[in-house]
Amino acid sequence: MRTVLPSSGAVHFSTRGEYGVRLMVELARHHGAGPVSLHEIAEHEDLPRPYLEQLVISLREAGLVQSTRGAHGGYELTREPETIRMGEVVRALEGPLAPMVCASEDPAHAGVCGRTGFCTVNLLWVRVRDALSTALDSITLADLTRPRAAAHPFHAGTSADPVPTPVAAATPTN
Amino acid sequence: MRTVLPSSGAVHFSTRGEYGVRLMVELARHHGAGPVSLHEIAEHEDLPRPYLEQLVISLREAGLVQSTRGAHGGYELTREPETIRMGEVVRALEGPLAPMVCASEDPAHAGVCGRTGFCTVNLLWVRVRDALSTALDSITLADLTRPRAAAHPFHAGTSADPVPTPVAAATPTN
DNA sequence: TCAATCCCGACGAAGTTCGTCGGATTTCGC
DNA sequence: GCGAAATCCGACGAACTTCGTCGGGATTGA
Repeated sequence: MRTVLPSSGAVHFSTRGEYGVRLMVELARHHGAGPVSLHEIAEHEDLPRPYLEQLVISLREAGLVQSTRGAHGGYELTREPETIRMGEVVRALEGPLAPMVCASEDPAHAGVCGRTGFCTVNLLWVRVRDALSTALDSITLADLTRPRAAAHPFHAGTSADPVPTPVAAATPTN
Repeated sequence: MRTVLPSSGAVHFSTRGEYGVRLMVELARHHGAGPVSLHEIAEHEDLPRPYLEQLVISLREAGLVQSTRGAHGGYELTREPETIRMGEVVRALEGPLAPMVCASEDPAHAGVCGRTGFCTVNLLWVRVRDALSTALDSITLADLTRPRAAAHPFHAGTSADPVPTPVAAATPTN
C-alpha cells in the first residue's frame, strides 16, 4: 500500500534515491532483454508510475539509461551492471553528496559558507562525505541483483561489521 | 546573517546536527573552565539562542553535557573531549543513523519495510549506514577543537581529498 | 488509425524543519 | 530579600521540501 513512512532518523535519503535505485535494479535484472516499460516496473515494485517518470529523467540525463519511445518501448541500461557504481546512481538522483553545505562535492556550493578558513568543524563533514562516497562507489549495480546469499563482496575496509545479519530471520511485522 | 542555505544535494544533515556540533565544539574549547552560557555561544557562533536551548536538551538527555542553573550558569561537558566520539553527538541530535527506513540502527524502525527478506537493495543502505557510523565514531570532539593545520588554506571542493591524518596517530598538538 | 509508451511542465497537499514566543524555575550577587 | 542571569519547558506557526498527481504532447509498432 506504500504507506508514507515517518522519517525517524538522521541522514535520510529521499524517495528519489530509494525508488530510483530499485528502478535501476529492476532494469539490471532484465538487462540484455530489450527495453522495460515503466508500467511494468511500477506494477512490480508497487510504485507510482508518474513519479518514476520524473526520476528516470535524471537517470537518462546522467547517461545511465537509454529510452526507446513508442509502443513496446521502455528503458534499458547503457552499460553492464558490473560497471555501474551506485555512487553514480545516487548522485544522478539526488545531486552531489553533501552532508553539509560547506562540504559539498560540487565546489560551486561549497563556497557559500563564509566560515571556511576558520571553521574546524568542516573536517567532520568532509570525512563523512568521503566515507559515504567510498561506500557507494564500492558497490555496483550487479552486486544488488545477485540473490542475497550468493553475494560475496569484498569488505570495503571501513566497517568492522561483516554484516552476516539475518535479515531474513527478522519476523515481518505485519 | 545566517541566511538559510538551499539544500542542494543528498544525504543532508539538518541544522540540529550542524548547530549542535558547533555548540559541542565551543564547549570543548572552554572545557575545564566552568559552565558556558548559551548566550555566549549563540553570540559567538551567530546562532539563535532559543533554538540552541532546544538542541541542548537532547545533548543533556544523552548525558553528553550537564547544566548549571541560575546566574552564571551554563553548560559543560561531562567527559573529556578526547573520549567523546562524534557519532554519539550526532545520534543524540538527530536520532539513530538511518539512510533508509529499512536500514535503521534502531531495530524498532527497521522492521516496518515489508520488503525485508526479498529486498536485495537493503544491502546498499546497510553498507552506507555502517560507513557513516564508522566515520563518525572515528572522530572525537577533541579532533575538532584543534586549530586548523597551519598554513593550509584548504579550498573545499576538491573531491579527491586524501584525508591525511589517521585519528589514532596522536600527535599531541596544542 | 489506435494503443502503448516516453516526454514535459505545472501544480498542489502533506509533512518536516527551523525557528519564535511566553513564561516558569533556579541560583548568584548585592 | 530582590533582581538579574540563566536554564527549563511547551506550544505555535511560517517557510520550505518532498512526494507525488494531472493533463497533454510526441513518437512508434501493429
